[in-house]
Amino acid sequence: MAYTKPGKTKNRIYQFVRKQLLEGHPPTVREVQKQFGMRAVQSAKSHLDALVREGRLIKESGKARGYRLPESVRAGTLVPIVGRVQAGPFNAAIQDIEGYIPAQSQTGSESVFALRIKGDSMMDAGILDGDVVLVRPDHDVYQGDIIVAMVGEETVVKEFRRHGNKVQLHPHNSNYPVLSLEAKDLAIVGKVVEVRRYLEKLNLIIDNVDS
Amino acid sequence: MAYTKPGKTKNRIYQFVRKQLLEGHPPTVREVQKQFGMRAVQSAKSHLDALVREGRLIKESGKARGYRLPESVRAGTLVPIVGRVQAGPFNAAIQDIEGYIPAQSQTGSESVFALRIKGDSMMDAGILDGDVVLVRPDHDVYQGDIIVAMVGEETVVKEFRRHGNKVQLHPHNSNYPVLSLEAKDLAIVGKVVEVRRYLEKLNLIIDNVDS
DNA sequence: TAAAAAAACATACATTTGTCTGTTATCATA
DNA sequence: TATGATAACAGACAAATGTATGTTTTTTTA
Repeated sequence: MAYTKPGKTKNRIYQFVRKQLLEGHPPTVREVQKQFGMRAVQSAKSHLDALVREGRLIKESGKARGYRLPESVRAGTLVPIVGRVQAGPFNAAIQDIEGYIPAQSQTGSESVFALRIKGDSMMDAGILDGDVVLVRPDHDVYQGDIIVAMVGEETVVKEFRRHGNKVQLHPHNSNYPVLSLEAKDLAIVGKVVEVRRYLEKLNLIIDNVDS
Repeated sequence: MAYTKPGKTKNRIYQFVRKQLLEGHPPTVREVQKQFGMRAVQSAKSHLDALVREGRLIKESGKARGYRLPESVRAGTLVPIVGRVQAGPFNAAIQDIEGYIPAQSQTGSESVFALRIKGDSMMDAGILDGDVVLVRPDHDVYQGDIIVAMVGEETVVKEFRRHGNKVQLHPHNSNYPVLSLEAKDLAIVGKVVEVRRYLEKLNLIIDNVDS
């Protein structure tokens, strides 16, 4: 391979490795070598070593195809879509998993899940019947957040407001009433961080556990 | 490892391999072996071979960590968010990439992209200012589809209808007029297949091309 | 221009990993 | 209980892969 300016080939290698990793295909040193038409393994190796030193890549030493991306640039994880939420003593239990969808991996909370919306009570906020909302479980929510909560046996998605020592759950649809509750009468599941609407049939990723 | 009922260990192995692959960590035969406390490599190998025969896994023969998931159960790919679409002679050119978001890998069309919505002309369809829509490039669209089209220099997102030899672009907001155009006066970019709204700051995946 | 740094090359070796052949144990079913 | 299918084990070898050492060429910079 022809000589290039310092950093040039290294960056091109980074782009290549990153793309491969995001597609789930960790490359070998020799695959990188061939990709760039190098005649020595070490040519690729030393660039990769440099990328690891700079923190742009991570290496699982010794293992084949051991290059990884640092947390910050990872692609998404898969989160389950549930139809129903069971509020437990600590955190919401996941039940009735409909399938999995890809979502950004949130730093910290690994337990983001998705909930399919039933009804049109949040219509004016652009959340329609059949939409899917991504929920970050969290008991601390703020004025104006759209949250998921359990009221009795029912799962509700509403805007959260606190007035004195009452909690108000505001629908975004003038046909529905505002719920005003004592804090003890509801269990906050978490905050809605994303809304999705699938306009074409979704090919869900299913866990076929038939063991 | 203790003997198990036919199929049991095989399914558990499938679950394990699948999980590893979705996380971007293709396992080796020996990693599977250790995971299940087997004393022979072949124990793991033959289960993996069986899974490949059944089409539940794919093997890139000879290569290390060569197990893959079939297309149908893959996790998402990353698609670019663009602010603007440039209609070209063949397909839309991608420009001004804001970042990347994970999306289901669509069979066939690899070129799904995302577009950030400006304005509230589709408000009544639950598509708000700032929302992101995923677009599958396609010139063939049907009555009622929500589409992306170029009208002159402007990118519009509207409901598509055909009346005689006129194309009508319907906004979903009574404050906006219906556009009625000759087919030659617009270029159809594709169909909106998904709508997303991020209620928390999104950690975009950026391509840092500094070459 | 000279020295230092980076890039590329050549070769070799150790480890990891895939794959093969054959045997023994357990399970399913007639 | 007999029989075929599946599961698990044992040992070995070849290929893929990671890693090391040293040299040559080009680029950068003082």
